[in-house]
Amino acid sequence: MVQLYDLSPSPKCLRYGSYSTRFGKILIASINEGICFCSLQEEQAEEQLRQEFPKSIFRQEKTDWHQLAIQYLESQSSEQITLPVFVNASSFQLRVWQLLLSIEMGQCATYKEIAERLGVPGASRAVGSAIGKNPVALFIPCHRVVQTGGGLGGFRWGLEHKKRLLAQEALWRHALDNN
DNA sequence: TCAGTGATCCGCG
DNA sequence: CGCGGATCACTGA
Repeated sequence: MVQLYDLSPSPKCLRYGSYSTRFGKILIASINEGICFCSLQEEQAEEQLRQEFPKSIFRQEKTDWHQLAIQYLESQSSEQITLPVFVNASSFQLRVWQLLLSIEMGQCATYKEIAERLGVPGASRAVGSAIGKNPVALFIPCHRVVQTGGGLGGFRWGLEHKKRLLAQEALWRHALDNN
């Protein structure tokens, strides 16, 4: 499972690396205590990293936290792995992201449902912007949230990736259910 | 403070 | 469909 921790003040030094996973090529960045960033867009990933942490310096270097994160992604039953993830969040964002962690693979929720579950039924739009700022793609599964009408909604890491991930996860879930 | 901006939703024509 | 109004957290000035 993913454990969320508060990331502040902003970290001095980040280590990052690119990896191939069953979800495609990704970039993961970590601090000493855990991971803090994950992008699906290899071309823009480094620039996104810089934008997310404007005051930090970066070293291209693989770490044990990266390895654990990869294990987490590749394992079928990721419940047995505890992965610390550090985020800078407002209290509202934290509540939203925490809720996303409970959506299982192959499942979907809508922006509206999330808002209702938080007890703020009118806040579906605010939920959308909160989800849009998720700094760790895949680990906080923001791709599993779609529009009420059946539309995809948006995706910070490229709409094509969202479409692909949802299709893949639906297949995997189907395979799992047959066992 | 406050106006503007969203990865929204709903109703209306 | 397309449009406007409702709605709410966040941001920048």
